[in-house]
Amino acid sequence: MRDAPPSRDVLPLLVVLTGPTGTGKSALALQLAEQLQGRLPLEIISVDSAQVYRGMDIGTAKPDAAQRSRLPHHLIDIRDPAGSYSAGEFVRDALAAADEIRARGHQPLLVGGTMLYLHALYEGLAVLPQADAALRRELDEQAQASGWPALHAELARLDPRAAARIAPADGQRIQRALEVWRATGVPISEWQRRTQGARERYRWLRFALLPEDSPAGRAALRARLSARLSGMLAAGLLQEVERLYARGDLTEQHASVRAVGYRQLWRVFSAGATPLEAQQAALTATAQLAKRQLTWLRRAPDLIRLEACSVGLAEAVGTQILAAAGA
RNA sequence: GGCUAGGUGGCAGAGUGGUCAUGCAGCGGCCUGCAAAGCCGUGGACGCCGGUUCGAUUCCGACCCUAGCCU
Repeated sequence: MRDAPPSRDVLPLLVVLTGPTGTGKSALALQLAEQLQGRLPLEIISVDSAQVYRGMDIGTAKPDAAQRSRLPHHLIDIRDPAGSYSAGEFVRDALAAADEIRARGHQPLLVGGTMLYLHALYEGLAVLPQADAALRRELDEQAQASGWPALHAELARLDPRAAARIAPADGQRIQRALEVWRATGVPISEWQRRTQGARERYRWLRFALLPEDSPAGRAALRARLSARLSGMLAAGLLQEVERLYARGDLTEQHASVRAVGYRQLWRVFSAGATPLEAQQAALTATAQLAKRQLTWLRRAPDLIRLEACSVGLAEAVGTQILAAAGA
């Protein structure tokens, strides 16, 4: 489906709009779509590991039905909360969606703050086997019995290169490395030698919405996050979490339940936390998420940095997109 | 006014006559299929004044403050 383009100038354009949570990415995307209407019809590809889950609407700040009917959104509501999604699947799905959108003569706009997904898409991911539930269960049991440091030691024997890069307590990565070894008999570090990214196959316009990098800027972001969380609660977030809890088949082991906000409010039902405690914990978790996203963004290459919440953003960004697309 | 208990870093909370509590938050970072995840690193304190001591957050005294009880 993705045919090799004849020359560099004709490489298809991919526009990215990212930034930490609560900086107004979605709102800006909607403004852009409106502004470019008629000239360059946009379609959104969500870059968001939580919005993929159905029934998790309020807490993920998912665009509502009205917004989605006006502006097509992709990769939202594609999983049940009991399921899982991954960076590899995202790369495949996002590229497929981009091709479809372009085939319609529309412009893909990737919007979201899941930095690993963006990184995987741009810089590439090694061709690795997918997660294997049975192997993971087996490894979890071993970790339970002997601890991750012991499995890290095992990894050090099988794949010293990988072990050197992974902390002895980093269960998630140790598990993945051993999983790949057991599934393929080839060290993950060997697989990771060569990666294939989409970086060279497209022209990119990568915008990042950033809060002012100062104590004041951080305080402002936190205040916005706090207000947004209060709004979510007022809009029924606790009830949304209760609905998930009431299903009875979800646990804190599920990626969906570990999402910021959901994990903390979950404890109101599972552990008798008070709503106020949960709210405070959720706010903290959200701020920590923003911080981690900022850490990615400090290093990310080829970013056009925009000041979050500044005026005239949509016009400025829209102009740049048009210029790039028109060329 | 008296008695008792207590005052430890932003918060919680141990402890000791002379290296380090710890947890949370904060701050910095890492990141190849759970990433809104997972992990690593890190500054900062002993209410105040005096005494004892080679040395006091720790022992002694006064004072201040807090909580409870009593009058």
